[in-house]
Amino acid sequence: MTSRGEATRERLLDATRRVVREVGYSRATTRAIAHEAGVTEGTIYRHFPDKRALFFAAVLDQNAPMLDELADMPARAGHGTVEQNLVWALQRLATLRDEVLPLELALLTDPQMAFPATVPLLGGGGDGDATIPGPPGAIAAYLAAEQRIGRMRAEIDPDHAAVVLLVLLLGMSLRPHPDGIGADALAAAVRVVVLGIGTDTTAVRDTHDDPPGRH
Amino acid sequence: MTSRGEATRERLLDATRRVVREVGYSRATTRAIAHEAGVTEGTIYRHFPDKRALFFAAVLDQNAPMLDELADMPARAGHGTVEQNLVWALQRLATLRDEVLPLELALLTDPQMAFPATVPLLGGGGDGDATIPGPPGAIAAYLAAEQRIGRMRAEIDPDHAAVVLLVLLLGMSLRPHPDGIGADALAAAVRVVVLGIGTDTTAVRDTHDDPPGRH
Amino acid sequence: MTSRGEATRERLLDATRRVVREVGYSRATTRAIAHEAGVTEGTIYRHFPDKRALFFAAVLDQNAPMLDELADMPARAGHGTVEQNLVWALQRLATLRDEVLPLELALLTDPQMAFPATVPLLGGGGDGDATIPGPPGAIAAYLAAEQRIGRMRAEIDPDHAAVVLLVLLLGMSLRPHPDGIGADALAAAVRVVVLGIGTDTTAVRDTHDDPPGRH
Amino acid sequence: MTSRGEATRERLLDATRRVVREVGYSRATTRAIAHEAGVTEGTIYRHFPDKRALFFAAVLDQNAPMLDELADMPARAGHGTVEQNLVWALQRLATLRDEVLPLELALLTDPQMAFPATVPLLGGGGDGDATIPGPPGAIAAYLAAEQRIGRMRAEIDPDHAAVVLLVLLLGMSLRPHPDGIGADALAAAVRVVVLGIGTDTTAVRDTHDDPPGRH
DNA sequence: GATGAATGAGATTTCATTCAT
DNA sequence: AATGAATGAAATCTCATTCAT
Repeated sequence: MTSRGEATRERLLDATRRVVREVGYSRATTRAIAHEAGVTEGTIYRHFPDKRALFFAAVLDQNAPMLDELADMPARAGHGTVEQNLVWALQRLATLRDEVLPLELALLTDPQMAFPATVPLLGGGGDGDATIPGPPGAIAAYLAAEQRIGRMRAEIDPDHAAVVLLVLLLGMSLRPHPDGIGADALAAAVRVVVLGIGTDTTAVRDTHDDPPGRH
Repeated sequence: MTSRGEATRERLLDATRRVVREVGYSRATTRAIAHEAGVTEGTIYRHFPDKRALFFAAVLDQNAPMLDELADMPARAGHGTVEQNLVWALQRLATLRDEVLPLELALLTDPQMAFPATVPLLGGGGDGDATIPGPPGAIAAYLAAEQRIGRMRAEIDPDHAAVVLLVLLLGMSLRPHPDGIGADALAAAVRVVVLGIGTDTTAVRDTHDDPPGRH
Repeated sequence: MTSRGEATRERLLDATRRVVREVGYSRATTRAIAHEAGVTEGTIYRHFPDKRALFFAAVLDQNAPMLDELADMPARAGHGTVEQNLVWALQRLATLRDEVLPLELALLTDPQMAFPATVPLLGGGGDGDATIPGPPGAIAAYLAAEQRIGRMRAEIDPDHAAVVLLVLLLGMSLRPHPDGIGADALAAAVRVVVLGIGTDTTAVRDTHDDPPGRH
Repeated sequence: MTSRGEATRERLLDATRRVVREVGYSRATTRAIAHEAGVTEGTIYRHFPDKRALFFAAVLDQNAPMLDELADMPARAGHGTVEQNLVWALQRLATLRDEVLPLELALLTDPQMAFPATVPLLGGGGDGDATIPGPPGAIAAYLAAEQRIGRMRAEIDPDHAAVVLLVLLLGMSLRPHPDGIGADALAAAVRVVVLGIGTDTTAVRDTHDDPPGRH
């Protein structure tokens, strides 16, 4: 692949995300995407076998950096409050997500497109402790770490809690919102969950900054 | 409208939901719907001005009974456990929702279709106590009632908690699932939230069935 | 035919002319016409075998009174000026014509509809003197009479002149005009022709009303 | 635009005129036109945004040479007889017109298509002397020139006379005629008008060929 | 005599994809 | 590697007409 070809490929992926965000999935035609990318329709088929592949690539390409960032989550266990950490992670996800959500939803909803593994928000999964790919895994690993040091109720399944949080994020993305998800709304929603999984009813203390005086 | 016309209209609405569920929104063509309903395409346009109207009607029509049922939620305050009541409500919603979710999502996602008010799952809203239309209102009113009798933390906003629950449901519906949302998964998710909003960390007692031992 | 049926038939013819005038020929659907007439589409087919027949009837029905009126034209020969008489006749035609012109044009233009005899403005024709049906005949007969009493050049063919006048009217109807043909424009056009067919270059004298002595 | 594309475009315009002439405006479907042009329907939309644009282009494209030719009319003033010149001009128009008349009429008649400025036969207009675009302008300019050299009555408005002539042509085109407008009929009609606008009752002499013997 | 429902053929337009250059 | 033209299948919607009631 020459650098010119590489650049064209990137322009196509960018254009795809931009067009889907602006006019919606069903009106994101190859013509519109090619026009936005400044190439002709035929060019698309030199870089991708079909439209489906272009859309998948546009999602995966965008999600990659997000996944890398979240992989460090478990290391945060014990630092700051659980709430702070989770709000940070979910807001991070929310930002990146805004780029590709309509596309993901379309892929998720369309039985013919259906290829859920493409959508890492819900993909992956976790064995609790192991750091595995995908947001559910990263967050589950983080929660398991918190649980081990006593900042999360023992009877709650970390995998499960991770799914609840991510699904909450996904659901909130769907509420009609003018410019992305409101940070406050997300924070408040997270707080409810944190209260549910935390070890006491007031707040979840910071293990490191505060001297331990628990249980 | 003759009874024959009425019957055709219903068959069209049924067919619309069925087709969208089976082949997805973007492949739910007028041709497929007409075929499924056993009529010709032209007939659709005797009953609905356009495809959009057909889709809206298919959602609204299906949601009506659900909304009626949920309107009684507040009366349940104080009976059973909060968790039981919420699980019941959300499972109720989940069942009916399965019929129309893909359609609702499409309507929500498609900028051309966009008419979010049509989707009652997220519509409505609540003033806490007043019984207002839409699931958010019904659940918020129920939670406000529970809060008043001390079965929900005072510092949590009932409206907010209602949205969290519904958005959770919506998000879970999006996870790839073969036959509707697993009841267990939903119950577990609700439990996390209930722990978060409840007054103690173990469980939320039943006011009526159990002898009162509270303050 | 009962009087109720007769009334319906008339309402349909009226509605047809109204609809064609308002929305144009190609959008004058059976549905629109039935709606305008206050009946349902099926009713049309009780009164007319098909749409074509309805349109023809709508034209013929409207043209009948016009033809009757013009039949008296020859009697006007020698009264008033030729110009006055012709302007009067053409303005009369123009008025009635406005009702059906778009319909006539459509019938005239459409090779499938084509049934030019239906359009009396150009139909008929004349043998000069004989009073025959249709505007061309009436006007030709009138001109022949004027010619005989010396108010029209001998070398001009009355039939021909009649066609010129009517075709002029038809052509003027086609110029974009907000509210019917302007009376002045029509009068001026007629004057040019009258000068061409008259016996002198200044004006055409009135044989009866004015005492002869001018020129 | 490649030469292949250019050729296709021309074939489409040709096909449009041919189809409209043969089957009439309302049956001139995109399918029929594409078939006649030997391409598929989709190809039409690569060259024209919609059917309307195709029709307009088909008219304008054909009218261009005619307009150029008529622009020279004023130079003919004083040469040959007025009658000869006008008959020549109108027959010229009639010939070219036969190609597009049904289309023009449809455009003129159809309120949806309506864009009268597209139809140059009636478009333009004139300030008498100035050579301005459109047949009315060209003919008016010619008549004004003749008027100046005394071959047309002073009291007649050249603009008006031009409109009369063109409208006459338009009207004659509408008479049912197997193969274009009969040359004789047109000539005879023109003669009536020429007599009306000319300076004497016998004929209009040639200024150049004949030695001037006029007063 | 009239209604309302349904039909089925067809119209315009869109769009992913292929191909010659 | 990219272009621009063309394709052909399909989608939404329209409409004259028929039919049972």
